[in-house]
Amino acid sequence: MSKLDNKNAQPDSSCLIEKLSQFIDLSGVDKDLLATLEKSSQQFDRHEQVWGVDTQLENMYVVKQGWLITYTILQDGRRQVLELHYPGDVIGSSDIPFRHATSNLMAVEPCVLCPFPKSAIDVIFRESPRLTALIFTLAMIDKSINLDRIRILGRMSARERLAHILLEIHSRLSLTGGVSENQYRLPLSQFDLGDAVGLTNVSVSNGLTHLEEDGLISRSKGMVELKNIDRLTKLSDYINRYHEVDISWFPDAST
Amino acid sequence: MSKLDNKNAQPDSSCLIEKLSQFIDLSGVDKDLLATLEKSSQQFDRHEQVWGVDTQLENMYVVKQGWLITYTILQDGRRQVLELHYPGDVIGSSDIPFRHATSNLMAVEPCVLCPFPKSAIDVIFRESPRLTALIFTLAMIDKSINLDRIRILGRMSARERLAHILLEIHSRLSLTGGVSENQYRLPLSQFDLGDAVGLTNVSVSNGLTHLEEDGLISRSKGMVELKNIDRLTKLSDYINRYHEVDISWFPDAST
DNA sequence: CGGTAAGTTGATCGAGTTCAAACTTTGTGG
DNA sequence: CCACAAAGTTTGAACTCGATCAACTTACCG
Repeated sequence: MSKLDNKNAQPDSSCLIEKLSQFIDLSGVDKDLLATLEKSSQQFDRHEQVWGVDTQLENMYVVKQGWLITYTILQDGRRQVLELHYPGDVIGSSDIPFRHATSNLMAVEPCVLCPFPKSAIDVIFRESPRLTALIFTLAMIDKSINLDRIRILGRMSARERLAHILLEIHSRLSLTGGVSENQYRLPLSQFDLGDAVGLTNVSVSNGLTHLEEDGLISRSKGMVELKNIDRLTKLSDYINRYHEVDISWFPDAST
Repeated sequence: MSKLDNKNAQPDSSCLIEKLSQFIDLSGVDKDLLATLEKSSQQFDRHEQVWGVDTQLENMYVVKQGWLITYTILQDGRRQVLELHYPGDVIGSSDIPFRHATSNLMAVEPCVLCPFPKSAIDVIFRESPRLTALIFTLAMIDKSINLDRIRILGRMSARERLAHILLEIHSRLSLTGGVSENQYRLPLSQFDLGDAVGLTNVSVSNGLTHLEEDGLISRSKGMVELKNIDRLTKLSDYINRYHEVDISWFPDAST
């Protein structure tokens, strides 16, 4: 699908190791295992598709740089954005059980991704219980965010949905240092944002303006600042899933 | 939370083994492993809560009998149903990474559940790559259904949502023999159904009546019949995720 | 500087909600 | 086995939030 194999870069000191080490200590064995799995990184242009529905997936990706979205298109051409992906994410584990991709993956800005073969998951399951637990946990955190999305789509007003997704992005970016002073760069258009929370771009514009007038947020030059996290949190009934993660049960590192 | 420990039943020939064997061949070792994990079954009354948000989860459950739902309540008391659970389901894997449950689990009719300790997952990860792959796959299938739900909530009309969820239930029940002649028992009220697809009970009533008038479904005595699956599928752009599952990559059974 | 993509603002419209009442089904105890 | 209560479903009328359509403004990039 992607014709960018020529854009390969340096055989960089494993993306996967770097990212997964953020969460747990990796043993030498685990690091060696990961190192053998990773290919060299690839670049993708803004709006370039990484894979599409019905692509036979060969690779999963670690995001080294840039934001991406997974989305689906309805018969009438309307779009629903399903998930947002940020630097540090592992993309593709939810499609592992399926013959084909279940959604489209697109870069919303220039990105650098580190591919590793889908078949790696089998190796990890066999060789490292600890990495298995980590991969599983990351997938389940994503799943809990999916469920939160269902909750806001099913029952919340436009303003509440917007407040919620701004907080969700804030929480995720905080993990990898993408936030300072409650301010972060938001490379999504209002179309993107609307497609993520089931609104039109017009409602997004109105809603954000409204939130800004109420002093809950402020915007300038592609940056967003959450000026009153407490009120935003109450307004949208937001829960930071990352704060509740428990990895104490992980199998010990195999030295 | 549940005070039903007195309702324990026979130390039945493992629920877990029975259910997981539906999907793959289990080795003797794997069966022994599962057998040690399982506790005796428990009964739950209609509308009884199995766990609530902020319950410290000790157990996961295999559903032996009856339907359940996971749901959340908003500040204003409105409810969003997140997932439906049927006989044969494994419930609770998505809450493994969290200190507390992320949603409420309730029986919509009298149920029989087979609990096994949450800590079992750690044992499985360490002892059996093949069972690990299975648990992971089941969770990812659920996740893909979550994403489909996001898609219909974000962008679809009332009729389309109803058609979609009726097909989703049909697909799932077909796996475990709950469907004959495209007809199945639907123990959910119109409130439940509405809370699952982001509609009021009134819209559900109108929508179902409309689908029936158009000859797409028919209803009687708690049963639903899908009279025209092709048109329902086209109407709601439905994809049967179970048909796309690929388990060829699973690690070999450890004999 | 000109052209295109993105964001804002206002007017109108409609699908689904809300509220309310009637009707049907189910289950239970006399 | 019937009577009655409780739960669930249907139907109608009025309303509302966000969609749609369209004009306009701003930002960005070659």
